[in-house]
Amino acid sequence: MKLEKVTEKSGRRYHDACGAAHGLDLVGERWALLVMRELMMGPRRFGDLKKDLCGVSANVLTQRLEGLEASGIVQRRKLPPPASVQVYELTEWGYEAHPVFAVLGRWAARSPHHDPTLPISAVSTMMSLETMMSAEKAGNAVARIGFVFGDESFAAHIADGALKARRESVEAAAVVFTAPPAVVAAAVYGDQPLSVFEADGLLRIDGDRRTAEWFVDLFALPEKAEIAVR
Amino acid sequence: MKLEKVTEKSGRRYHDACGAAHGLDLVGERWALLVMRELMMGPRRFGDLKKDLCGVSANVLTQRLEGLEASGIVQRRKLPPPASVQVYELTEWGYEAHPVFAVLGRWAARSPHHDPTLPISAVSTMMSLETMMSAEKAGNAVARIGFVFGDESFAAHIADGALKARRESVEAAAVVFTAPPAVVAAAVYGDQPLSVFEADGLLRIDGDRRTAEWFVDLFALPEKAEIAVR
DNA sequence: CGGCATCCGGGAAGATACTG
DNA sequence: CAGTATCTTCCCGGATGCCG
Repeated sequence: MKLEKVTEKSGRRYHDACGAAHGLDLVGERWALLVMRELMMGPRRFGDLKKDLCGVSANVLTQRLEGLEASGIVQRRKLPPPASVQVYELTEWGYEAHPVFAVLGRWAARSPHHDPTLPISAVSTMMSLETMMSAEKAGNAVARIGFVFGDESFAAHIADGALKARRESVEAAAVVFTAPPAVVAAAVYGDQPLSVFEADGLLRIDGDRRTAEWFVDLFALPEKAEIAVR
Repeated sequence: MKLEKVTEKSGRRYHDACGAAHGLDLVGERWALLVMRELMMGPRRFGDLKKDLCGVSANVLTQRLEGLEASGIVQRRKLPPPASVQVYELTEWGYEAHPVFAVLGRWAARSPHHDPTLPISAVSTMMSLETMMSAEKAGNAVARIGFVFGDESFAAHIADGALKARRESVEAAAVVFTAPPAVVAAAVYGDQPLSVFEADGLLRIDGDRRTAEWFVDLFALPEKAEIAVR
């Protein structure tokens, strides 16, 4: 009496051959893209996703993970003992959605209503660095920058005018930023000097300070779109 | 008692500084992106949008246009007399969302569940040509191809390995395809020769036939993503 | 007819409590 | 920790009707 609609995929679809419309059929439901975003830096557990996606309820998260799995975007995996925990991760094709976040994020950053002071997850922060770094300013520099957000760490690899972020140890990084994600975002996109954040005890910098100063200058938020006046 | 929420933008937002999340706040509601898609080739009237967006209801279309206008993505314009009709068009920033469709569409076209035989609008067809043309095959060719879909016509300009489509007259085109959008899509992405569609009376080709044959060979659908087997 | 408001039914999203 | 069950709220879709 309770599982009468197991077979039908979902009633509410666009019947449209357009690729973008099909994309919306796949990931257009609420929270779906943000779930994928949190998986873009590697596998995560249910509880991690629920914690990082501020505001999602458990039942909706369950539904989205089921839907994304049915679409071939997400797969469930059981880590081998002794961990033996279940994790969710993107399929190879799921990872290929990476440019969607870059393009959508870059466009939306020009919105007059975008508020960069809202909370931001660790993965979002790293992805925004990938998206917003100025290739021009980076030139042909090669560098590895580390980030410690509480108990998880990331590294940003700069090479060929591009930044690639990974969830990995900060060893071998020229400089390491230890701070909440929002502080890293503020340091990178704001115009206050790093010393302000350090003085407030929000940020710690280990390693080469010159590299740190150079790094944060690689980023700037785009100009806001003009508001149409009529 | 009935207009208590005029001021508040919308209750259901992600409170997230991530650019992609804000993008979803802007255009994540149902039909919003597809409305933008239909506007990407220039201004359109309410009725045109309703007709091209198969399945949208008038009240939802009204809501989306209002929301997109409030966000600075769409603007309303009154054509000068004697036309004196109201049209909706994208703002400059709205047009900048074009890459979102390209990236999302290209990704979704690899979906195992994508069905190219569904109905497709004229604008979608032209945008898919922009998205899917092989720059490699096009080389440094320069060409102008015309399309007539009922009472509206488009031209595809090929240059520098890119295709740009516009709503314009088919004059000065080397070859003109006259057919429903779905037939153009089938001719371009399918593997049947053009003569099959002509024999069925679905397609008419005017102008240089060699160019027509060359043109349809510039396109191919991407390989489907592998379905994870467990 | 084009544009928009209103009413209603179904279903998706959100919040909370509960279970193994 | 990883979900499930339940209840409420509200969005979406369809129909109808008003008005210029």
